Amino acid sequence: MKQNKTKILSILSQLYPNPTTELEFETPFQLLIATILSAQCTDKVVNRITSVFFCDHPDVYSMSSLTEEQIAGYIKSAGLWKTKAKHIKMVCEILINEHHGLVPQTREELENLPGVGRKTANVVLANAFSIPAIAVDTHVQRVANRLGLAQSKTPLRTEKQLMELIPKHQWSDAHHWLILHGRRVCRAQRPLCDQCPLLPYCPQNGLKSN
DNA sequence: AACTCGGGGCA
DNA sequence: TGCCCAGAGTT
Repeated sequence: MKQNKTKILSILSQLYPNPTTELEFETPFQLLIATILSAQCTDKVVNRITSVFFCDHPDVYSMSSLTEEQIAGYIKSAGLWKTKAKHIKMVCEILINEHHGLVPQTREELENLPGVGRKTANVVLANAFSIPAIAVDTHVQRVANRLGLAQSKTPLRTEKQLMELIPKHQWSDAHHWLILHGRRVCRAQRPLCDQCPLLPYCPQNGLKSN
């Protein structure tokens, strides 16, 4: 069992040797805003929005000069834009008033920002500040459970099980492995099992022993 | 734990 | 058209 999981992680690390998300930005602030925008929304849409939004308003002080309606104008092609515009406006004000215009570097402070939950906080910690964290989104949740790396219905428990299984220095990488594999192969619908290098080790495919 | 928010992408 | 999507907040 344990052997199997180790083998799966080893193969994943070879499949995705230099894992990066498509959401990479110049500053922690831009990453934070982009990640807030990405909730229930594809990265294509987020990238299209931020390429214009961040060009006009690259930092927290510039963005905080906008009204909620002006922010909404930039992000209207994202779902949930009304709520997100409100959250982004509030986040800018909180960062300036309570964090000297900087993005905080603790999970507690990040999760206190409106629109920032466990997943977004972990993304920022890992990708902006190189603080080890495993952000569990729907891809990670699905793939980790299919592969038997976790047995959990809730993201938080999945995160804890993965942290227990995986060495800390690989946490951020593992997050990317599972996301990339979830998008390219282990898709939600009609997964490409016949193309999956993990097939021999996947509990879903009836491997009984080893 | 279940429900709501929401427009875009894709078959 | 219909179905799903790199979640968070509220009840």
